[in-house]
Amino acid sequence: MRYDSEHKARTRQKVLDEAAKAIREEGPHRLGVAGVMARAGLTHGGFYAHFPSKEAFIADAIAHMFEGGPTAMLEKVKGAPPREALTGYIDFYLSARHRDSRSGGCPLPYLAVDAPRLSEASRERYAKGVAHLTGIIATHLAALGRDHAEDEASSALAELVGALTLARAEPDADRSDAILERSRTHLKRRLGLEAAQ
Amino acid sequence: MRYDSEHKARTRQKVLDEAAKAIREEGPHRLGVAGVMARAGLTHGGFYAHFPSKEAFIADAIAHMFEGGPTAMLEKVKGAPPREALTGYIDFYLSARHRDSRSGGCPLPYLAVDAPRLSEASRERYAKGVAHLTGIIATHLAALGRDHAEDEASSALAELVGALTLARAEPDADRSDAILERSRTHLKRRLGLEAAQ
DNA sequence: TGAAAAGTATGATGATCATAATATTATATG
DNA sequence: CATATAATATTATGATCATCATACTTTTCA
Repeated sequence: MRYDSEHKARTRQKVLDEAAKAIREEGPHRLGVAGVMARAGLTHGGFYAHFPSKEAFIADAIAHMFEGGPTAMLEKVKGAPPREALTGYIDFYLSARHRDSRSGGCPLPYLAVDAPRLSEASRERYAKGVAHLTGIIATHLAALGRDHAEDEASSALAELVGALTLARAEPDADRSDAILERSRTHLKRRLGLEAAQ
Repeated sequence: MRYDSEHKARTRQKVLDEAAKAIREEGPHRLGVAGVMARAGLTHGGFYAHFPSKEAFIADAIAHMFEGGPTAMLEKVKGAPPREALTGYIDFYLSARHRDSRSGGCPLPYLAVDAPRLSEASRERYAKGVAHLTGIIATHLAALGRDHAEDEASSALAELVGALTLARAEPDADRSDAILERSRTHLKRRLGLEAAQ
């Protein structure tokens, strides 16, 4: 081999990193091959040496978005006291920082609306992400002794995704903060994470 | 005037109707001028006699999406018993029918993720739609004697939008149904619309 | 009935984009 | 140091799209 043997693999990772960011910023369809390659410091010519088609590329980039990210963060504290783990996760998920980090953060809200229009592989990857996160939340809820932990986790995830998405859509900063704050409060209350009001 | 005086206005409405449907199906950016005109039974040539630019057109089409729709439905029953009105609304919003009607239904979930990338006018229209729907839900909750009705309404809307969006993203029909069912149950319970389990 | 004007269609232009063929650069090995 | 070759760049092609100029229809009124 010329170049060192990992050169191409590293380039591929860099391209996928940039694609993941670009998808968060522009959505999976507005993404252009040349644009992503330029962001990775390359020209568009070499693209097809890495990916067979744009569609396959988008599927790879979406899979890439699910590696790492906030779900991993919640998973890491699997052994921690469930009340603290869940409270911390809700506070992070519905924070101004998460809302404003338009190039990082949980992939679920970014891809939610476009998911039905993605390739089969990407839809499956998305569904797996939903199921995985629901399961982790349910595990923590069950550890807290909640009944119907799986049901409650599904409902809670819906509110997390919905509130973050609505907060991102709201142009007025105060009202956007209010959307986050209200769901933070209500989620913690209804999951029994803090004393009732 | 040649043609009758409402001819152009009717054509405009028809084009906007089709655009609203197309936005629900394809998203506000994948929409093509020629495609929408063809759906309305026209060719692309006359487009600029109706709209100054594609961007202005999209803003008009989005405003059009907010006229009528499920919010109007909830508004209509403003005088009805609040428990029945809210229960009916939740059951409709999180129904398989609403999930599957990819060319009708509440505009909030369709536009949610793209909202930050829309024109200022469209973002404002979107925010107005969120505030309006939150207000109506809050009014019903207040009529039920709930404290913090506005906060609770915001939290509930987040779950409505999130659950519908996640249900649409889920390729497996059973799991999609489950997402809807779980949020229907939990929403009604936490809003005090039915006896606790 | 005929001409003027409103509404719509045809066709053109330039931009952007995915894809692909070919050329060039960089570097590990002999 | 020379060369083979992996990795990337240049350039080309055809498709799609927004925009616009111009031509054609349709309908109302003189």
